[in-house]
Order: sequence, then structure tokens, then C-alpha cells
Amino acid sequence: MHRRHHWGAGRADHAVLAHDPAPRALAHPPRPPHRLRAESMSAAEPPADQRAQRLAKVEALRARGVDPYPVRFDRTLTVAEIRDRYDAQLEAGQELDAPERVAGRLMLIRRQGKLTFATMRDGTGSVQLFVSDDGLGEAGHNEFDQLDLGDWVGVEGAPMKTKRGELSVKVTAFTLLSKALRPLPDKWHGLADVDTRFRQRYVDLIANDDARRVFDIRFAAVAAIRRFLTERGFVEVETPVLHAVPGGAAAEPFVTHHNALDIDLYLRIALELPLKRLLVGGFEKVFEIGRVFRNEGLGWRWQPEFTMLELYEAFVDYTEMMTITEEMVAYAARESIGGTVVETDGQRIDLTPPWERRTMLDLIREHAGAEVHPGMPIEKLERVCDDLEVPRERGWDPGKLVMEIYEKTTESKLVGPVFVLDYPRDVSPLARVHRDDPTLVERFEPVVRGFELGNAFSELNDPVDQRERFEAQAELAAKGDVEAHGFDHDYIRALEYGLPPCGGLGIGIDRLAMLLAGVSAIREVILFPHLRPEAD
RNA sequence: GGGCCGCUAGCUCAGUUGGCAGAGCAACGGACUUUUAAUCCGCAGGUCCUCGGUUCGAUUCCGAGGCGGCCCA
Repeated sequence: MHRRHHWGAGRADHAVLAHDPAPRALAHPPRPPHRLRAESMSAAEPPADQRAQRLAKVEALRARGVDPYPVRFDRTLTVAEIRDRYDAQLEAGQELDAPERVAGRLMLIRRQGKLTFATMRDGTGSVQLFVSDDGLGEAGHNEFDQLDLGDWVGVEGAPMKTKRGELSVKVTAFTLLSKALRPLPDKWHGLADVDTRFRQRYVDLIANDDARRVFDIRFAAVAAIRRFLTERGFVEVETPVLHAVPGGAAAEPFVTHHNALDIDLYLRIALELPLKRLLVGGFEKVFEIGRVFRNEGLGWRWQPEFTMLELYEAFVDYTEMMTITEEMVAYAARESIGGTVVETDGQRIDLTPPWERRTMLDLIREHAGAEVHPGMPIEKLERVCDDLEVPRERGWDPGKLVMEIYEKTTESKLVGPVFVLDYPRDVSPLARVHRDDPTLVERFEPVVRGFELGNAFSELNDPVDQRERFEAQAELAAKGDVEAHGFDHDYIRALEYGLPPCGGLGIGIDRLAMLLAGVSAIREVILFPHLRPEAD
């Protein structure tokens, strides 16, 4: 049984008492209306600071024995349920007499003489509150008018429709549920300052409807992916975030330290190697959705931590990964945005399978007009680079040059969705050599809107070949490449027990969310993106 | 890391060719019993990001720094 201060008056009061287990008339007898302001501050010199004014209200409430932060409120319906149940059956001007209890945040208040209209929002939507002396009594109405925008309130009242036909709750009792000390941003313009939007995402979510929409899409898509994979027999697993040898991608890791063992550990840069160990162990279809960390700059599509989906399936190759990718992304789109067509930047992109499949070399020919191949003499490739004004560094091998040409001249032009197939072997130390060309690997990236959504291989399962690839990476590391793949001896040992032939796929969940929500910055799809710390 | 741009009231934004700092919303006081970003009248609210410099005087000009944005690497 919980006490609450629930304002009601006159005949409405009895309706409250009838089903309120804590008779508030005993705990908090009605008292004459009074102005908080008059008792807490001088009329001639009101505090300028809105927060101070609201704090004074909190103190005034406490002084009268009213808890401005009561422990709970039992509602009978959500706002959406009120709307579903009563919107169609009420006509303008009609009132019911069966009260409901709803709770939410006050978003707008319109005072019209002796009436007060307020817009209250909960997690499901907004509904208007109709407050009058008739319903709440003069004292209760005065008390209601002490509420501020942003306050959480619980109200009791019957559904009604105003003369203009607006579905409302005719308030016969109310409780302050949580006093907001800070004023909301501009009710029309919302919160626009980019810095503040990300630092104080909670305010962004209150003030900007679009912020909430983006996250609803993201989390609906993630839930859909889980369903999609689970229904196909994939098992969701969890593998360590702390790695002794960071691997599975080309990236610089974050370093941390384990005190008891006195060793440095690395935050994972990919999920890949532990998951493939599971296939060695006999799992045939596994996936993990998890945070990975890469120690690089912040940019419109870069964040130091982001979310990856990786999945591995035994006995299949990368062509099966293409099928899974296009079907899974289309499913996630239907479940999150209701269709497979996304429109952004004036571009209309149809994610309906099947997606186009093109080799990287073919796409470079089309978009850069250059004939390249990782089997070409390196001097020739360097000349192509220079002709195309693609910056290169001394020591790059042919595969790296081809990859760089692709990334600088072609990738951003691909609207897609398109599977870019068959990458140079030199830049793909974990992928199986291509069945038709020893300088390539069986790898693809799904590309949409000019950037890759993920990465997939026919996985390399030959331990001798894998050892040679790691050795090549170690040479790069010795030359100073901080992104070279670490030599993971245990991974080689695992392969020596036998990894079945398998396909693997990684999808950048943040990038997928960007695509589905139609936003162009990764920060928009991450609830609390990293920024430089605020100055004190 | 480099270049350019921004930082002014709680929020959204003007503005000052160097001389008491402006609006809308929010707040505060008032009018209004069916509003919808209500309207109307009145009234308050500022470390003009920070620190230095120039100047009789700096929010404005100069320099350094902080945070953010865009472009480039």
C-alpha cells in the first residue's frame, strides 16, 4: 500500500477514494488554494533561474507533507490504449463516466480562462488533459496550475472529446510523480545544438521526435535479425571482450590492463576468431551481436565502439553468405520500417533480393576505367595509382594497391545494394584463396549508399596457409603497420584440430541502422556517442 | 594532424563598422470556460565559451586555448 498525494475535490473526490487503497483525504486533507510563489519568494523579486523556481516548489510541497517523488503510480491504460479504446467511440462534446488512470510527462500547457488544457506524453503517445474546476475542484485546479512543463504526472479521469473533437482525459484527480527541475527545450524548435543533442541524449529524446524514431528502427531491426537467425537454427553465443591477442580485423586496438595477472589485454576489434573456434568445437551455426572497439578517430561514420553481427555456418561458402545477407537485411527492413525501399539524400534504394553481384576488378574497370589485377607487376599497379591520383605508400604490396584503388575511386560511387566480390589475397589474411585465382580470396562486401555494410568470406581453414598469412602480417607489423593482424598461435592450434569448410559474415549494425533510418551520421544511431569530455 | 566555420538568456536564433545587449518560445504577473506551437497585455532574465593583448572603453579587433561542425589527410 502506497501513499500518494492525489488531488481531487468535490464529488470527484469520492470517485478517487472509491478505488484508491490509500485514502488521501486522511493523509492529505484538502486545503485552500494558495500560490507557492507567494510563500517561497518575494513577488517583487522572483528568482530569474527557472531551476531555482522549481526547487522552491519542491521544498514548498515537502513542507506540506507532499512527496514530489512518490514511489509508484498504478495506471489502468497507456495513452495508446486510451486512444485505441475510446477515440472511435466518442463524439465531439461527449464524456464518459468510467475513469481511467494514465501517467506521463507534461509536454504542453494551454491555459484558457478557467480551463487548462495540457498535452501529456507517455512511451506510447500523447493525449490531452482537460482540467476544469468542474472536474478537479477549484483547489485542485489551482494546484494543477502549479505544475511545470516536463513534470511527470499521474491523472485519473474519464475519457472525453472536446467540442473540437480532441480526445482528452477529463482530470478528476492527479498526482505529481516526478518534479522536473530543468525546463524543456523550445517546444517548437526542439533541441538543435548538435553537441548538446549527443551529450544529453535524454533531452534529445524528449524534445525531438525524430531521435526516438531512429532508435525505434534500430532496435526493431536488431530484434528482427535475432529472430531471423534463430529461426534458421543459428545459436546466439557470447565470447570474450578482453583478448590477449587482438584479431579478426585490421585495426588498432584499445589496450587495458589486468591487475591480478599483470598483463595487458586488448578490447576486441572483431568477433571472428572465437566464433570460428566454436565451429572447430562442433557448433555448426553460431552468431554473436556485440560491441567491438577500434582505436581510431571520430567521424561521420566512425565511432571507437560500435556493434557488429558476426555469424558462421559450417559446410557452406561465401555464396550462401550472400543469400543470408540479402534475405536478412530485407527482413530487418520490413520489420523495422515496413518495407524494403529506403530513401535518403534523394536516392531510392531497393533492398529486395536478389542483389547485384559484381567482382571488385570489374567495378574498378567500370568506375575508374582502369584494368587492374593483384597478379600484375607492382610497378604497373603503382603507375595506375599515380594516374588515378590515388595516394600510395612505399612498401604496399599489389593487393593493397588494388584495394586502395577500389576504395578511393569506386566504392563511394556504388549505390547498390551490390555484393562486391573477390578481394586481393594480400589484404584478407583470414579468407580462403579463391577457387579460380590464387591472387584473390573468396570474400565479398555488401555495399549500399557508397559504403560497406559488412564483410564475408569463404573462411580459410587450412592451418598451414593460415600460418603463412599470419607470418606475412607479422612482417607488416615489423615494418610499423599498427593495423597488421596479430599472430594468434592458439587460433592456429585450433585450426590444426580441423575447422570444417564454412562461410562467415559480419554486418555493421550501426551502418545498417543508418541505412534503414535514413540518417547520414553514425552518431545519430548510437544512443550515447563518444565526444570529447566536457570541460568542468 | 591541416584548413574553414560556429559558440550571445533555460531553448531557437538575431545583433553590435568598438560606446548600457535583442526577438520568439519557456519563466513570472494579469485577462480569457473548449484550447491545439492558443491568443492578448505587462514584467523580468546575460561570465556574449575561456584566458591574455590592443584601447578611455572589447561581446565586437588581435593572439592563445576549449568544445563542436564541415572539408581534407
